[in-house]
Amino acid sequence: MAVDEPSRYTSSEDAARAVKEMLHELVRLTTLEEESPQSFKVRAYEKAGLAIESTTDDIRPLSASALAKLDGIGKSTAAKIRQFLDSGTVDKLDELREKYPREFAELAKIPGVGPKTLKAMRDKLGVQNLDDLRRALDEEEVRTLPRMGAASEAKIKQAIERLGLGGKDNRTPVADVMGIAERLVDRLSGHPNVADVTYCGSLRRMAETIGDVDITVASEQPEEVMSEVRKLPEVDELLLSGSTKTSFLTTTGLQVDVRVVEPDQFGAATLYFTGSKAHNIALRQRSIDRSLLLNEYGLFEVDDDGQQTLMAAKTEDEIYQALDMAVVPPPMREGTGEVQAAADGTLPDIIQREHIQGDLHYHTDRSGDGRSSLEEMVTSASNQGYRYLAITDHGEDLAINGSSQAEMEEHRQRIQELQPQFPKMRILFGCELNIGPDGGLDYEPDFRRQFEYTVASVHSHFDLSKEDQTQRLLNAIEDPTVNSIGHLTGRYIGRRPGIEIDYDEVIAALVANDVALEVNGALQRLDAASNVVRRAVEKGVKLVINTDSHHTSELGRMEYGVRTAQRGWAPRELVVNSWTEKKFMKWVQARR
DNA sequence: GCCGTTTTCGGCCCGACTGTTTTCAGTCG
Repeated sequence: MAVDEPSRYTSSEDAARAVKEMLHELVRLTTLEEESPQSFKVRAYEKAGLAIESTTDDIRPLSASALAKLDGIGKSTAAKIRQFLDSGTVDKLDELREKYPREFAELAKIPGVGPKTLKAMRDKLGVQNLDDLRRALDEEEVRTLPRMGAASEAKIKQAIERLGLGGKDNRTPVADVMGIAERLVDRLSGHPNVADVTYCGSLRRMAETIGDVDITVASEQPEEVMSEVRKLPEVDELLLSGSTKTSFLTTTGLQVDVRVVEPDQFGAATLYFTGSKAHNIALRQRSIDRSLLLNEYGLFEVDDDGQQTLMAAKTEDEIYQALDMAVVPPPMREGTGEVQAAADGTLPDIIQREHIQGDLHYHTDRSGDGRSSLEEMVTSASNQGYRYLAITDHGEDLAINGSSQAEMEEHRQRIQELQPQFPKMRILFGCELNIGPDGGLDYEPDFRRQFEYTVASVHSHFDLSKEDQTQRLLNAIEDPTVNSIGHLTGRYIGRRPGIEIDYDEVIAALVANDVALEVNGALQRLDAASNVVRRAVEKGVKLVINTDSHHTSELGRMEYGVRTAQRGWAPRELVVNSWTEKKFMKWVQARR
């Protein structure tokens, strides 16, 4: 690409996302080519994808040799990435696409059908697409392949039926999964044979979308637990069930995998099933370097005769310690440098739920969409042990849900009257200001200044240009009555994309104006997203983790917000609502 | 395809379940 030619990607995120998609396609097609997902080439491309994900540099201007310096990317993949950035194509990928057309490669999404089976189907039965496969199944040809029989045919048929709901790649927004996962854990934890139970997998890592629910159970009677699991009301279709593992589909098509281990192995099992795959591989590699064996049953010393001696298994913490490294919180286990950092002792002092001293985005029925009274909301916050709380009902610009100046003044009166009943918790008269299309805010500046704390957020005009969206946020951030920016993009995960903004500009403005970036714990939002949090943290942006509660039942969202912040490597010192009341108030008032 | 405190070759994480086999290959996580 000539130096003066504009990049085909409008931002570094665009470029990184496109490269990741390109590498993912390379993974899928190379799996077919090599006939194995364990192929070293496949794993190399997977690793390269993680390397792109973990770098915060703009990869667009990097030369092939600079790209090859990234950990996990070598000369060959670097050249492919460079060619892709320059021309939008990769020779190798074009060759593979020729060999494995989309409609054939799609067949690999069918659960139970792997690359070897696919190759046999194509070579021996001439299967090129889904229609061919249906025909081969109807004519009972698939059973003529090696290691295939009538049962395999039935399984594949059933899997194809389900494809409409979801193949292997289908992922569900975390908001649609957390409830059922927590309910399953509740049901099982009440069982007398269950010593302990937790959900693991991407849900525990607080990913935005979830492939399936992994539940790990500690029990001395695995058979009885499996029997219990098969009887759960959530089970719609049983996929497989052995002595220690059962998989089923719920009525919504969500897959749930339940594994039972000995109580003494619970830590090793939860570590293993929480993943991520990349994190596990890095931990195992570290084990091997120390002549140890790590699996879902524990960390073992292996002597020359192959005799295994248990070193740690009961808790995740003791396994990390035995590996001579810091404990990595689940949301950080993504294989993006955390294992190295934990080993080097450079893992930051990550924010934890128990550090949180207050909630600073909190509605009452003063807001049109609020459903609990001021008294109920304040009482429930006090029960959390909070030391301070900001009541932030909507400003007047939000036509249906907002409050006029007169209504706000009355609201302030009620808050002041309530305060003496809560001597241990400071209640701040606040507001959720609406950021208009041009960055304008509710009320006159003089009245806005009377709020003790504000969160300013976007609620409408989601389709403006990236430049306009960035500018409206900059205008709001620069306003001296704004303390924080709420749900940065306004997205609903899996349903509505957020506004497009220039993150570098917004992050720079947050730093310059000492305005905090909210991590909103509502599961449909989780906004700012963890990758944005990580970029903001690198620049020293202050954070505030909130529940955006509209009802007393929503206070538990704080946990999800904290986990999202952890996923963004947020250190405690940057989270303003982990500070003492004195320090926090000093920061708030410095803005006024 | 990547990598290096056994460094330019020779390794590369580990195990459950299924269906087909008579001891294991394929798939999945």
